Amino acid sequence: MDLILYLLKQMGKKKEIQDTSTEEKIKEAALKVFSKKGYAAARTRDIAEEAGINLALLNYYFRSKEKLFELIMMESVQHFAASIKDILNDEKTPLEEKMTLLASHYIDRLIREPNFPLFILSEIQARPDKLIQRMGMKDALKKSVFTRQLDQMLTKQKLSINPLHFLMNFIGITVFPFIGKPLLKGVAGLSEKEFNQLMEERKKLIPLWIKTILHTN
Amino acid sequence: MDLILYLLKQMGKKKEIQDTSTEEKIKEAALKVFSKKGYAAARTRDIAEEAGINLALLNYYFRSKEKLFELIMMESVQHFAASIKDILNDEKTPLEEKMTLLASHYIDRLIREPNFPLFILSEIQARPDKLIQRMGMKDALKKSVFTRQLDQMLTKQKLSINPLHFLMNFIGITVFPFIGKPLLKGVAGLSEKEFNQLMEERKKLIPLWIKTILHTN
DNA sequence: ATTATTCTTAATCAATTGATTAAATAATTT
DNA sequence: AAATTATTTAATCAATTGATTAAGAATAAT
Repeated sequence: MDLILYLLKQMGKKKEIQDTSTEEKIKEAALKVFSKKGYAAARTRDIAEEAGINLALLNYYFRSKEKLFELIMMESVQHFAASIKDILNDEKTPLEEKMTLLASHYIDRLIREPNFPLFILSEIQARPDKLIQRMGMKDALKKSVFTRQLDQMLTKQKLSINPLHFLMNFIGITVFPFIGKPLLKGVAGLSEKEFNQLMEERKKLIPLWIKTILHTN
Repeated sequence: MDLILYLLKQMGKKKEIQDTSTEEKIKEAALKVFSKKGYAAARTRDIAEEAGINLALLNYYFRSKEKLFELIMMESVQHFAASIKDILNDEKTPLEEKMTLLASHYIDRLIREPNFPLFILSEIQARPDKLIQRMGMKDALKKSVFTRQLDQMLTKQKLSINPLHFLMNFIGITVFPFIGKPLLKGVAGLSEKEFNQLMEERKKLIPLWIKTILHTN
């Protein structure tokens, strides 16, 4: 143990055990509170309490609520974007398999963080410009292998439909249940378990549905 | 004109010309600001300014921000629910035609009020209990003709899939593009006109897609 | 015309909340 | 060990914001 501590010390890392621990705690708490309440309703005091630290400490680490928010947001979005870019741009896997992968990947993530989409979309609505460029998704999508594959499939079938329709369908079908989760649970009287069960089913069903839709003219 | 004024006076209604005009102005402004910024970020001063009146007047009419919000919310939700219950519960129109009607009706409304869904869903997330019972949608949906028709169709096809899946698909496909509108416009570089054009196309496409999905096993 | 009622405003209050400060404690370096 | 640096806290500040008040203007009732 001494050895380890010594090595860490040599690397100038020992501090970071504490550092990242506190800093990370705050960031996690912030993500939690922000995505539950939205930027405006989230109080820095809530975040501090959730992280088990003092309010001043939050400002000590992140200067301001706004800065903390931007950091959280940037990291979340980039992490999210990065994880799907890999799938989107894989040359080898064919379109339909990509959809299976994407659906499965999305849903797994959404089961873990169900209020992420509503959070993101609300904040995009509140500050459109700031967030959209930052994720640099525009070209990433347009020039993606996925988009090319989709285009090819549509022209091969002589379907003169804007490919955006299918993107909207796919994302809508996948993400919407999570956005509407509280409503859905309320209206249909679902338990958390039943809801998740349904989402698990959708992992397999969504690619099926999208596939058939893709062949409908 | 004198006669009319006299009659209104007799009915004690003359005042209401002014009343509703101001009251309605405030309510419209409130809906606008609330659905754009969300409850927490919306300032009563914003609403007052949007309505072209003094801040105190807002409290004179509606007691508080919270009260005003609840009123707006209740009216919006009930108005919305009522408009689709009619379609849902029509015995005569068959399932597939209902979907065409619903898609068309939804989309028309959403083009006019594109941030309504995100607004509602965000607030449901913020205060789940309060809003859900209030809309009394639970039984309305479960006992609707629509649900019965959907059940029948699924059993006839020996599909042992939870009908909720199709409800999620339908609403997701229809509503999601509006929830993701700012993102979509940003990422795909769409103008307002192009976006609306796409949505118009979806009026016809959605029932087609849902129909095929409904027959996929 | 006078009175009463309803509507509207400017000014102000009080609570909330993001942020800072100064002081204390812990950790690191020399 | 002493000195320097980093971390943490309690107390406080200042701006925002929902709400009230008191006074005035407009409208309706008598």
